[in-house]
Amino acid sequence: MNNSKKKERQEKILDAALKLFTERGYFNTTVNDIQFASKMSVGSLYNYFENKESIAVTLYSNIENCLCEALCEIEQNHESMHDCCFEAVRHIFETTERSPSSMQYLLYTKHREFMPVEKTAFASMPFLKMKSWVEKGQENGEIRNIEPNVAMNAIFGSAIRMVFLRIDGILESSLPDYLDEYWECSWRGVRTEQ
Amino acid sequence: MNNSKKKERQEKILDAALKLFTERGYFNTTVNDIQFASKMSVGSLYNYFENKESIAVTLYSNIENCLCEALCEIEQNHESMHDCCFEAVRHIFETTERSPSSMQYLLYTKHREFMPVEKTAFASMPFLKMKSWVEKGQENGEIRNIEPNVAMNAIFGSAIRMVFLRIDGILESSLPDYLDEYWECSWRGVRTEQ
DNA sequence: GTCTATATGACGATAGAC
DNA sequence: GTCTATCGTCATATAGAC
Repeated sequence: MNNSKKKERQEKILDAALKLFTERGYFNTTVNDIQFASKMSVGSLYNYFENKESIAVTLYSNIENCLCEALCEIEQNHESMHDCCFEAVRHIFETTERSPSSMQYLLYTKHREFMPVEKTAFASMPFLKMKSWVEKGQENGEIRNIEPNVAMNAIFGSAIRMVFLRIDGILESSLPDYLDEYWECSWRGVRTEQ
Repeated sequence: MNNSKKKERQEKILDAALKLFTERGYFNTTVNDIQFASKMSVGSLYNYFENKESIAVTLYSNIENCLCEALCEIEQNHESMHDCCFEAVRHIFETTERSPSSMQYLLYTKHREFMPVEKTAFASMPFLKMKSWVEKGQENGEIRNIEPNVAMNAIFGSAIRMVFLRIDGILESSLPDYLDEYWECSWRGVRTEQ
């Protein structure tokens, strides 16, 4: 089988799994569910992935990489740490609307319960990049000199909570509609006095 | 068997279950684990609870009630909405140190995956009370006139993220140590201009 | 590579003696 | 009320034909 056909079938499995994992949770999704949703037999499925867990791992790593790339691009195109952080939140909000399952799976899932993750989400690459921005922002005087984790949390932690609110249907408008008000709140909290 | 003895054994089961559910997750905890940890036989366990799920439900409702009572007491003893919100965050931070499993189970768990919850955590009593404080604070001019969910999120959403950071071992000091800095950040974001 | 049929094992829950 | 032994079910994963 040619390589693109193979990739295509893998994608089909991953898409089905993502949908099911976010809708019902990992443990409430059986391999049979995934097989059925991706219109494939169990045997085939196990030809593409070693086991159920490895589907979950691949999925996570794909989504995390996407976010990483987006953050790197933001970093290259923006000078101030304020702008980097703002654009990152914008990206998260927009991605949540475009692909809710991805963001839900990345942010809202307790991966440790079914994946062998050596590090928590807080030690992942995207998290560390964001943290480096905050610390750089403190060094260059954009952000007040408080405990970095607290600043970090004020900027991105509550952004993630906004994603939860949206996923759970509490926020009726699309997330980008709240972006400016959200940012105003967060930034007031951490910026240096003017 | 007298009533207090019965209560005592029930508590023993609930304690064991809480510990296991938070350490490994609901689905990675078997009824046998609970039975073993509470030094009781399976048969006995099923005499106290209908099934595994009902243990989880009882647990949740107990913890939620504790928080509700604490919030009510805070409401009675504080005039301004600023003070109510601040004391609520303090309470959450302190409780996280005193009883991490409770807070983890209440805030960090995806109950919908294993419980028949009609409402999300965001429609629960504690959440609604906090929201009412924020709205009242907006009416009386303590809090800026922004979308209530955004204000709500700036005050309590990021407090909950702080709890996550602590539970995941990112914050090395005890949560109350961060309280003042945390609050300064959050309140700056939502307070009316002075 | 893909399929169907099945082995294997674990879990939740119950039966029935004491 | 408490226990041990066991049942029924279902999920993951594999075997083996095509």
